[in-house]
Amino acid sequence: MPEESLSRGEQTRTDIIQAAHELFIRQGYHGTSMRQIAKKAGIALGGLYNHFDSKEDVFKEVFLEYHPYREVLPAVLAARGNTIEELLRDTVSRMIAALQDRPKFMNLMFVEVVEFDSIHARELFASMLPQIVGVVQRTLGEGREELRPIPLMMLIRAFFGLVFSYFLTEIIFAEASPPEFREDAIDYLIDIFLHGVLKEPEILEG
Amino acid sequence: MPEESLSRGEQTRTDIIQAAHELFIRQGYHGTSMRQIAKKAGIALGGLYNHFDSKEDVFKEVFLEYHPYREVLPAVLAARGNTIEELLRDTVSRMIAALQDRPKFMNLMFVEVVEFDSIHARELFASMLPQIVGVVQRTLGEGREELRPIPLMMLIRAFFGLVFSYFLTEIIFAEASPPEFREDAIDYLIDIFLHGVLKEPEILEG
DNA sequence: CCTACCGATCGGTAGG
DNA sequence: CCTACCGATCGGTAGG
Repeated sequence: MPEESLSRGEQTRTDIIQAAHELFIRQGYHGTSMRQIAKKAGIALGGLYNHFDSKEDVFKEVFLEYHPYREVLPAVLAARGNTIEELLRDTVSRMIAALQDRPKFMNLMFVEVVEFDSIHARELFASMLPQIVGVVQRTLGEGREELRPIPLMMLIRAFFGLVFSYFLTEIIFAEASPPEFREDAIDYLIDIFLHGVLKEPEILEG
Repeated sequence: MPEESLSRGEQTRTDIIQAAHELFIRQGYHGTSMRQIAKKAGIALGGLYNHFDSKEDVFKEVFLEYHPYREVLPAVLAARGNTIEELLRDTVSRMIAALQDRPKFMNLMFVEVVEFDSIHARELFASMLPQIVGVVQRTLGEGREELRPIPLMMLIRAFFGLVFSYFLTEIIFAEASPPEFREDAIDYLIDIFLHGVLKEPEILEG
């Protein structure tokens, strides 16, 4: 949404959430002070409390505003392919590309898991699950027969795991590995995943 | 090592690290105070500084003492199997079982990634990589031919990803999913992984 | 290893 | 939305 369409109050609120997000993913929740957030948002400390009740309230809003669903859903909906394999490959590529622009997106979840014991993450996921299942079912369509007999929930979980593990191992392997081991990393991980869920991944055998 | 073999100073140091670990994985680094650590370790605040130079120094020692390698290495070395498939299955089972006792082991890594920008994690991993590669090569042995042609680093990365993603999705899926979707979760994830890396996973096809 | 203390900073609020 | 302030707590240290 364009900034011009926001009232002054809405614009300030947006600025606060954006500032808080940048600080939370780099310093954690307790490592970020309300004064830092206020300064980055361009207002005085007291002004924060015209928009939010407490620091925790700020975090909740940041968490809802910046969780990766925003990038993930459009990527899944835009994906195309004549076979399940092509479709899954295109979906993962789009998701990775969309999330690549925001490389620290997992940090927000990490902060939530540690400092809030995952309560927001679990609640959010539970509320989104029906929609996720629906999208996955529609996306797979009849092509489901090309897949090995794996429960839908396990497919979803393995798919999440694929994306998670790519970004997580990217963080750790980044410096230690020679470049040639990293460039095609996502292609290899996708290959392994597809080979793992497809009945006959012909293209991969070549 | 038995507690009796520790001098009083060594015992206190161990108590401090253990206390700090429990607090860091639940509250993060900045969310934990030196006073909390001292209280939990049973000494006064000032006493901490006879053993550690600073709070960051405490964290570094905790990180080195409690990273998952301690559980992972014995699990890999103890694994047995007549085929690569049996071997991989046994390895993963042992690793998961060993780490299950310490369900928040990933939190320490999350804290490090967010609040220290992964510097310790990357350094640790880089220093362990040669040993990891050696263990993996010895473990796979000649059975390497049973695997699809995937670079060794990618096998390691996918294997890490399997374990990471299991624990990470367990956190989020836990509440939202009916029990029947979770009980065999690790078996399904291992199946997908094995099917993804093996040339002919005969047992799985049945 | 403890007591007592340092300056700095914390989340939050009153009042305008 | 800001200024000025609250009590509480922070990491760390001096001195014993």
